[in-house]
Amino acid sequence: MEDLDVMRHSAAHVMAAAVCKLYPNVKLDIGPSTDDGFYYDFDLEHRLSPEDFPAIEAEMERLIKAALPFERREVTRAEAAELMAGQPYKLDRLSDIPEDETVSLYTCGDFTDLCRGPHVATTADIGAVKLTSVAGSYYHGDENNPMLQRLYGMADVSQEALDAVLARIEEAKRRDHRKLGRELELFSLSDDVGPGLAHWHPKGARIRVAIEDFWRREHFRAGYEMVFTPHVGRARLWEASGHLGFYRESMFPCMNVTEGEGSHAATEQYFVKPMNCPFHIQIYKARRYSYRDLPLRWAELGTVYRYEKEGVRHGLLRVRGFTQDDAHIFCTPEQIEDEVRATVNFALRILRRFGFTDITAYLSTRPEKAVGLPERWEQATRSLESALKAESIDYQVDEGGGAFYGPKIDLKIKDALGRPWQLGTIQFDFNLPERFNLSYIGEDGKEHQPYMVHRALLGSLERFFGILIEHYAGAFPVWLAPEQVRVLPITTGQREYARGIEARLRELDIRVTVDDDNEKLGAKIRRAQLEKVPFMLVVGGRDAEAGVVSVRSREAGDQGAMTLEAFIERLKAAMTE
RNA sequence: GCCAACAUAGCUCAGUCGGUAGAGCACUUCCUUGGUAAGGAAGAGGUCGUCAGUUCGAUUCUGAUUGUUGGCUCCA
Repeated sequence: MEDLDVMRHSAAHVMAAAVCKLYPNVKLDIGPSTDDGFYYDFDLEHRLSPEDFPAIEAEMERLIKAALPFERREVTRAEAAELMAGQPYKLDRLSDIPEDETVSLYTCGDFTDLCRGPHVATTADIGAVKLTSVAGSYYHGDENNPMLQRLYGMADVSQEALDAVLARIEEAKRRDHRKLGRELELFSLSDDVGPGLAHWHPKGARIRVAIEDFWRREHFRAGYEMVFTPHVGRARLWEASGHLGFYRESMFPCMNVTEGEGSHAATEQYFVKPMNCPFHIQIYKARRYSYRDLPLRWAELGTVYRYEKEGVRHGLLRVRGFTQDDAHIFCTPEQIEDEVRATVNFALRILRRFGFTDITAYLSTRPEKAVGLPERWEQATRSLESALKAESIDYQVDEGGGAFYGPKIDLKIKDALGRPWQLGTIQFDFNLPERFNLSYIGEDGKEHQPYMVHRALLGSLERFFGILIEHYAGAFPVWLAPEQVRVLPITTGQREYARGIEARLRELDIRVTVDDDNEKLGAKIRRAQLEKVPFMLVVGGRDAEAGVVSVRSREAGDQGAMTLEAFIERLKAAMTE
């Protein structure tokens, strides 16, 4: 355990001591350290709220100033049980400690807690602390257990260090995609439409189109074909795929569609799709394939709907309707190694284009309950692992962590603030080819079952967009910026000149607008800066006269005057960054 | 689904110890023709999330509900 973690854990004890002192009948659970602080779970009658924080913090300060020593004592189970009488969670935790482990207690002042330790020598070694929030949490994280109150705090070696962490949290708040999404008019969610259903506004849609254009072009280059499939399908499709059996609670309820009238009326159930795979499989089944036709790589920006439980939605990062950048690869056993390797390589290339260079992978292998032939599992897992090695990506293996229908790789990136996000996934599926009885004709003239690989690189466009907004803090690179260039005429006299520049740039598919509002230049610049437009072209009388534009960059400020053609060259160069 | 907090103008927020509300920004109009992050003036804009209850009267108190936020669980 790191020193900092020890200190934070000790701070949790101090907080528990303070809470016990301030409130009656506190039942304690546990209080570990976290990434930047600690928490402690309590069961007490009083409902803790942020209003209580100052009193608890004051008591903690008092205990810290008192420089109370942490004293360790090793006891027998019986002694511990006796000391923890009246503390049901502690007693339960005690019984969870393995027989061969020593039971230890830590006492600090008049507060004693069952704890493995270690702790700092005295409370004086605890630096700066601050309580941050209170939230409910189930005992043992199980929703069938009682709900405890979890009190979160932050702790660091000094006030300066704590302030630095607080500043990072402020920075994350500043970048919050929900805030920027509204300010930059990128997207919105509407109560009237429904929770978790995103609307892409014109500026957000410009970015989405840029992402999609790039995505499609790269897919065609990499040998994929595009497909489009319906949004709803009959119950029997979802029964065949197994979704109604295993996934129904994550699906929107069915639509009853009645065809015919009177005694001929028949009602059919339809479901809106939570996944695209059954539809891609229908395309596969529409004809017979030979091994010569494989591999087939079919991609679709497929919009799916999942009935997420309440309380899990979060801006664009967790929604109920989203567009997966989906693809399914059907291939022969001989092709699988090359396909997986190409897919991993492709995924990395796509992610790097968005400025994500810190990429790690998680390989999940066969769980105990699984479908599919063991030798297929072996070959699939081997191909995934060798692809990761070939690309020299850092990866961890989650033994037995795969889905029942196949092994997979999850790709995780770190954003500009160092926060991890899971994006892509490359997932084998041994279940659907079996359920839908997929086959191809091999060299031997007999039917064989193809390998099916499901993959998404960005995950969902909504979630990916949310991550991108935070990654770039809303200041999108030129190739993605919804508005790449804004022309700022200084007076109404340069209106026509500005319109001419706009027309010329638009011909080149550059996203450009003119700000000919009745405002001073300073105000127009301020507005463009706040809207994070990468390039501003200031055109006054002097520029119009000389046939040039005065370029201002979002990051570097005034770049001086140049011809429009020179600026276009510069813009094109900036587009590849 | 569970715990807690919150919901007032497009946005950020005041406010009303119960007598139907206000600021800044944004918006509209007018004046100003200004050279690298806010020129001036006037105007318009709100069933105070929704539905009940208490009350002479509810945006304010109570309850329910919806949504949001922070967690637990789950996940692209």
